[in-house]
Amino acid sequence: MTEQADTRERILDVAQRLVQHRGYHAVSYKDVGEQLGIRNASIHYHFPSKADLGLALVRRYRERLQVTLAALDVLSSPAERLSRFVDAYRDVVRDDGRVCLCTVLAAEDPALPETLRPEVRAFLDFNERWLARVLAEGRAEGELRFDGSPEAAAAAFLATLEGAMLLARSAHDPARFDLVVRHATAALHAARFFQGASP
Amino acid sequence: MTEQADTRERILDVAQRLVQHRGYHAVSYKDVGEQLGIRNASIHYHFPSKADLGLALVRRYRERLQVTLAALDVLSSPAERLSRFVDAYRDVVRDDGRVCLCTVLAAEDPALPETLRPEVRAFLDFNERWLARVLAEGRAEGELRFDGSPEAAAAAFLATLEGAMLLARSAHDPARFDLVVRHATAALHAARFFQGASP
DNA sequence: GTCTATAACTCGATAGAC
DNA sequence: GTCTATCGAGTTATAGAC
Repeated sequence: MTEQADTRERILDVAQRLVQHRGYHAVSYKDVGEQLGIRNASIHYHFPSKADLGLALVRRYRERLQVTLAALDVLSSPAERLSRFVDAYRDVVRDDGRVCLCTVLAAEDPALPETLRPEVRAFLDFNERWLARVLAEGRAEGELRFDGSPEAAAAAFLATLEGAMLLARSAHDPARFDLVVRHATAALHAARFFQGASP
Repeated sequence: MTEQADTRERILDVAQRLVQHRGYHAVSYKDVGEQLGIRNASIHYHFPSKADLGLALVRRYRERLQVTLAALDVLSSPAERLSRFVDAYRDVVRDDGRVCLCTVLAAEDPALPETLRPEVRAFLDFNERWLARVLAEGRAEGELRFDGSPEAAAAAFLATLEGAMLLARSAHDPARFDLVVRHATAALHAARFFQGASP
């Protein structure tokens, strides 16, 4: 039983890396099995259909982020929480040509199994809501500054993060992610108004 | 000859729509042929391999944008040019579940044919350079305002556009694209500093 | 230029031995 | 739980008739 659970998790680990790399349709059961030294039929034992595998992938991904962000909520400073949120995304980009799982899946959205699409959407929505809350608190406390609703600012910030991952990978330049993210983060800090006032 | 050229263009039209919808790997020669009433073998006459088709797709896409943006360069106002640039992207999102061709391809980047990847990168680079120039001029003329280098601001703005398309489509809410883009555009306008000063 | 036909391959998925 | 073996469908691509 422990063996089963372990194999199941290792399948998800490998599949997640591959999908983050290539996208959903360019990853096969055979690809996943080869990296684990097992046959594609064995993967069907754990995940009867590819849609099942994809579903488990996105759900685990979201659950893990929920745990990460819940841990950040104990921090008193909204700016600090925002910074740690960005760090979580940077960890994805850093090691090799990966991007956020749900960014890749969102790009294939209309071609995904019907069961998967609401899960991708739920992941993105969760990110937006968490960000909106942090931004709203940050503005209320005077630590962060932005115009418009927290919801719009949150959606824009998340969009920037997603796009930055794609740009950085296409350019084979991980530093471009930091360039963009530092720019977007700096714009949210109140100090910007004093710096920006002198041209 | 005119027939040939026409069919070739129509193949590209259909293929572009499909790839913007589903991604590169989820589109087949059969899919394209069915919408044109021809067989997949006929498409191989015009584009011997799928990599050839993909290459022609991205090159035509870039050339068209270059024409569009060259037409905008006659406008004296950088802010107006920026607004028209956003309009060009909005046109892509508007009608149905499409996103920018190169956003989709960038998401599959490591799984694309080797010949395609530099073309995707070139498209994104061209966008960044055009934006950087407009932003630099806009700041110099006092029409636009941002901190940091024009290159960083351009990369961030393009990243936001790309991400906004993915978010809007996943949410089945085209208005979300406008929400994000309006937020990002407003932040670049100098007037923001006066509006933003009153919380 | 487009067709039919098919080769050669890969895919997701199942059956049944162990 | 993992294996071998295989099915049926889909994929890119080619050959050759028209």
